[in-house]
Amino acid sequence: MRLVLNRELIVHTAVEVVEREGPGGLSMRAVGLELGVTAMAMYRHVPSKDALIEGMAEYVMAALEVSEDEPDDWKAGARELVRAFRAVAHEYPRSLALVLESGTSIPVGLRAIERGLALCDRAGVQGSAAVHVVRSLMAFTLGSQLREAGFTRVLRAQDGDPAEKVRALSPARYPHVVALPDELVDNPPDTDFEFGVELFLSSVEEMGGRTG
Amino acid sequence: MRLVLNRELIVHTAVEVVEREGPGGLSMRAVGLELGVTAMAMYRHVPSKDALIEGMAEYVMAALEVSEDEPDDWKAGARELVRAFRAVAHEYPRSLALVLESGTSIPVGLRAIERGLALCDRAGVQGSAAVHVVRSLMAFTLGSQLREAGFTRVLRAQDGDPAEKVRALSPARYPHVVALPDELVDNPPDTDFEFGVELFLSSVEEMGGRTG
DNA sequence: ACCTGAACACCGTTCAAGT
DNA sequence: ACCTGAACACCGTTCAAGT
Repeated sequence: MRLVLNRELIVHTAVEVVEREGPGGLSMRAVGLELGVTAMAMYRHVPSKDALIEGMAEYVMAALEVSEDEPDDWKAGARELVRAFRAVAHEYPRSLALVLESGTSIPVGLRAIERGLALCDRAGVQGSAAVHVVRSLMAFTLGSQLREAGFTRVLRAQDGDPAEKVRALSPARYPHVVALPDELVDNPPDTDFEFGVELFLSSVEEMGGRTG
Repeated sequence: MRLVLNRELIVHTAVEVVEREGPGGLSMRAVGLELGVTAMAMYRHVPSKDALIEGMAEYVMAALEVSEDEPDDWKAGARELVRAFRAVAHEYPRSLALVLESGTSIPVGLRAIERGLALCDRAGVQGSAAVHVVRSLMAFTLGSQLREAGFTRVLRAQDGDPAEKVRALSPARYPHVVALPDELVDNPPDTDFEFGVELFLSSVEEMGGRTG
């Protein structure tokens, strides 16, 4: 049983380890152990841990399925595109968190960019405006992912009922907050995300002047 | 010259160290050295490194200046609010990066939430819709920050002129990408961000049905 | 050519010991 | 009460040595 080590295998194993053990469980030694090899053996194929994580980012983003079909309409196509990213995020949540945590940039593929620009075109938005739209939607999608992964915290008390805590706030200082305790505490990621996407797309629609 | 150690001082020093040395330069030993104290001495005031980073997140976000004035109109107020967040991000770029990189959640203050909801109210958006709007704008703002800090990478070749590389792509496969080489390579963070904000706000306007 | 062992310079954290 | 020194169990990475 001779094991042939290569970059692909190492990266794949690293993703497995992280999905099983979490971001903290990733070490060169741990990946080596999983492969039945010492940590040093991997330096022949991966120059550093940072490079390994970069490889993981590419591996994960390669799973993004960008449709090539003509969409029913540009809005349906746009929804499909952002949901494809969400699907990847839900398939590799801990690896994606690790990539963000390590400061490694997420490589967005050319096919996704091309698709986004094509959909903008269909919506009647061209040129630099289209680039801005695609980037803005990327920022929103990534930001939503951060929120879902718990990178932002609002009103998240660890002890006691959070809604009760909101109700206990000063209505004079925080009138609008106090009026919406359940809405603020309830935090359904999908609903939030879908809402934001629709908000976004309706703006694009107005911009391009086309309904379909 | 007797030094009185406390949590506030330790957190402040940690922020200083990170802004000077970068996220990688933060270690308990390094912060201790800066204070003329061993790393172990700090464990009396900060239970762990994670807790220290949490403290840094609070320290940084405490710098967010939320206006209490009546805004000229809700749009102007909204622009001011998101720009206040940007100002913080530009004041503590490396600390904010560290907070994101370490997976520590960013504590968004009550005053910012209250302000966001109040502005929604002014725009004619209430209830759970207002909560969704505030959260979406938070996601977008944070995502934009990630993009600016280099957490996402598109068409960012390290060698040669990137615009040339875009032009060298197959026009059959990437027609829209090839048509916009300069727009895609040019990456002005402020312009991108402002564009997205306006896109967002015009949607909110349509939703609430009020111009002012 | 490919992998290992030992070593180096770091970490966060614990805890008995000092003052 | 507050801080230190030594120690423990880890890291990433280098490099001479093995096969």
